[in-house]
Amino acid sequence: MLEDEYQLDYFKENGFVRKQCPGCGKNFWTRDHERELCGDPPCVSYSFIGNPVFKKEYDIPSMRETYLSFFERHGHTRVKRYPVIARWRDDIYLTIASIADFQPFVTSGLVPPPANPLTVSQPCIRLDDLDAVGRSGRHLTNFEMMAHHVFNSRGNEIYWKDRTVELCDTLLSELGLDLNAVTYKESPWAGGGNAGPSVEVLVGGLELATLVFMNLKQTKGGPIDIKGESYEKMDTYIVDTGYGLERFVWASKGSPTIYDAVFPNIVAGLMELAGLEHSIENPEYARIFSQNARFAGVMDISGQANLLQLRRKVAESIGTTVEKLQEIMEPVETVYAITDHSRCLAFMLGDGIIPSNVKAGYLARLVLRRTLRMMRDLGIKVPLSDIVEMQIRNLPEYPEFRERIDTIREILMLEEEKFADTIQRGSRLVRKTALHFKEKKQSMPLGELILLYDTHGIPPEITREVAKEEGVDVELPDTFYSLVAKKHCKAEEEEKQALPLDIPPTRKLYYEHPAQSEFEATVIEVIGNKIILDQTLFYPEGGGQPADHGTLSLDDIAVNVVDAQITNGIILHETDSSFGFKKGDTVKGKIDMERRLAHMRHHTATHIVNEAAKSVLGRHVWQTGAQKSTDRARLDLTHYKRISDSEFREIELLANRVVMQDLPVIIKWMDRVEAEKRYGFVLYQGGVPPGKEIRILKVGNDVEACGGLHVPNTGIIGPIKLIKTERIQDGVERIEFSAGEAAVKHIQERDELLNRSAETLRVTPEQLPDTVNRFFEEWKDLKKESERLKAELAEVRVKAIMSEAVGINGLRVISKKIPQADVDELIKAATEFSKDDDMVAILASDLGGVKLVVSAGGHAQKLGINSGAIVREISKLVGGGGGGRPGIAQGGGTDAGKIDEALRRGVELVRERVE
RNA sequence: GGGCCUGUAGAUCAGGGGUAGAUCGUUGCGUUCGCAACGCAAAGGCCGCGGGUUCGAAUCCCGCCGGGUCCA
Repeated sequence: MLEDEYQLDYFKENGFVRKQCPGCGKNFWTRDHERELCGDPPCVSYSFIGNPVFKKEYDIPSMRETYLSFFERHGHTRVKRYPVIARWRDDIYLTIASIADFQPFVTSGLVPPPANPLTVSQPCIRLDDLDAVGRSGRHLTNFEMMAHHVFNSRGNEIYWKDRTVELCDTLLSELGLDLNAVTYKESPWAGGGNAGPSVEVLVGGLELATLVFMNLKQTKGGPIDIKGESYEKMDTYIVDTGYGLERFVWASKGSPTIYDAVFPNIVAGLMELAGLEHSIENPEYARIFSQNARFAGVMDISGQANLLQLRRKVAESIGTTVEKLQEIMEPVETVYAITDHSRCLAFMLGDGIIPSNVKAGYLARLVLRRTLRMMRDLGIKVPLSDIVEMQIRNLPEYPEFRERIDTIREILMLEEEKFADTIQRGSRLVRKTALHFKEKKQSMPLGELILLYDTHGIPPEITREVAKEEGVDVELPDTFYSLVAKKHCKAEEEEKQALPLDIPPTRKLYYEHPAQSEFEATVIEVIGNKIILDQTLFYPEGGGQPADHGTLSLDDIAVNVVDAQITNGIILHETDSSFGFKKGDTVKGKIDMERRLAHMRHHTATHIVNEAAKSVLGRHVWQTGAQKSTDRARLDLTHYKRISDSEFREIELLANRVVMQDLPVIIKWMDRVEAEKRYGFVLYQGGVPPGKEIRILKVGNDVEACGGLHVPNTGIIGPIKLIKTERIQDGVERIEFSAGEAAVKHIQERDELLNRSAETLRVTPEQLPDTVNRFFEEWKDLKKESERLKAELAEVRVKAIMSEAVGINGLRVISKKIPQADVDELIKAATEFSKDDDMVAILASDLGGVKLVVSAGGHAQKLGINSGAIVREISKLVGGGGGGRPGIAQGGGTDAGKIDEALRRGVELVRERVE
């Protein structure tokens, strides 16, 4: 498998030998002919700790600069870093590698790279090994991948494997490394549908870089087999390198952990906040951590069980107990993790991720809450925003983060509050649940723990803690989080079926002649009632804009076009009739321009509202979706709190100002790379269009890549009326609005609503709020008044009717119809009666059919009188049902003519019971 | 995008087809020189909104609105 790929001339000419590692069986190249092992853990362990490999120490900025300028000197163009949130992609949320910047269009050859060859230091975020961060001594959630990339194509090769390895060697030797210490381990790489040979660059047991030579793509039935998947060669072949900036700094310092190497001052600051000694300056502690990192380097410590194993090994080697070691390690590891996570947050929030319960925002919240939890464990009382701010101040190379610091602080404060609320709410719930199991003398089962976490977000650690306070045991397995994950099976996404036909893309007349409403075209293909033309004015659904409607006609027969869809550049017109157009027919098309215009207005208005929202709410606002129709449009935006009424009005006003300025809407096709350079990723508000050329739309200050149809001037939009905001997810606000005629109609409907309401109350609309308020207050007062009167009336009635009671075996029984009394009145009276021990009251009313209430005093109940049973029985007579308790019960029915019969039957039942 | 939970007095929550409850807070009275504490009493509810089922819905069902939370 790819054997030949590693036979580089460079290796041969420079005295390398190829060896097979007896530890792992893998092949590697080295200058050191004595070397046996591949140099990669677990075959070897770290030897650079306490023994730096370069001739001097570097910090992050100096290492980064050294790297980038080295590659600049060697003919590479330095490229600005991309955001850590992968806005240009819809398959991943976070930028996980430098090559991610150039996927999918550059790597596929569709779009040329911004420079070739290029070098970049790309901040990346990976949350895969979250549990190992802090503990392993080397894992980071957030790191910079320094890289140089080359995009070769057949006939245009810049350089390939030999030069790549040579550059790596040269860089390392310039840093003062003894090249005999380097091994290049062969390690085929595959991921994301691509694959190729690759070498890992190992020094002192540490993988400093990976050099990937991406030249394969996954293809069904392809001739090359890697890890069970078949691949074929690509026309493009790409040098994809990754040099770990933090690892280089670590290797240059040889400190016990990567964290001490990368952000020593932050670690020190947090140690102080946690009230811990800065143990790393203590040689004894330093030795423990060095040992830990060395062992962790050769182990996978992702699970709790493995962690314990690590602890055992370390404890053994330094001659102490696991418990003692745990006591020393844990707080420091937590500090390391907080250090790492807070820098990760600085990048996430700095690049504009809004914490949320969905998508990238969820990942931000995940990291954020983890951090808060750990701060809580250590008793760090300062707000998280202070720590993140400390990180940002420590990153002067990222001035863009400082600009946003106020927003970032606010977001963090709000998030911290939210989490505190969740914890507080959670503790109460846990306490309650715990008490429940305490009563049963049981420990809290796992299912309950999962429920608390899954539905209420209460971390199991906190559940255990709180339950313990109540004296209830909790089973918390190591594999808790994976058990939760197992509960959530993922749904399979449906696959779009491709057109099997070999048809050229439809010519898009709607871009060429946006104002035109009629056209002629030739029928290319007919599939049922779907028609493909050589060219069309019909806009197919896309970018949140619905398809055009209209007609297609041949001679004087016309069919309606009810939908248009585009697949791979081919536009399908769906008609409402299967009228037989044939291949080759020349047809006339006519667009429903009223519908089209409404869409255009809403579409241009969407851009304007988006920009207005950004001005009012802040530059962190990002469009996450939009949908237009003829009478309204909606726009989803990232924002960390609800839009207030005044912000709502402000957005509306700004949007209408842009309309009134009657600005031209400028559309032009631009080279993608150039457009990205000029405008940045704000272009991609509504998604990422494919292709080398993208359509750029400018309205006022708003610039976006957009494939939709727009009005030529903003004035044509007419009024923009914001209708409402809705929080569709945490961190995502939806604004609904109408534009043009639809807006006017909406305003009119509003007025109508007001006028009608005002008319009902005989007041002017201006007086409506006060009047409604008065009515509501009065209604409440009257309700109370009525309650009071009913109670009073009941008392009076009871006194009046009491004399009508019939004596039955020592009981006094009342049966009485009270015309038009409601259930409430009957109940009040019945209750009043049953205050006397020997009373049984059977009351009825003919309100809305029949209402029945029976009550029985204490003595009567003892004699076996059950109001519920009586009601159940007599309700049947009036065509209904009923029930209740022995003391009082109610029922009813529909047949008012049977009331007297029901009352008689009630008395009979009492008699039967007691005689 | 897919789940799950939730909305009852100013606050925290119970109830879960049959007269809306508790605790805290509020107000008044008592005790006190005054306060705290205590005792007694009262006020305070469209039981989120709209439909449906039912003699009867805070309670069951459907939809909407709001809040929470997990997963991708």
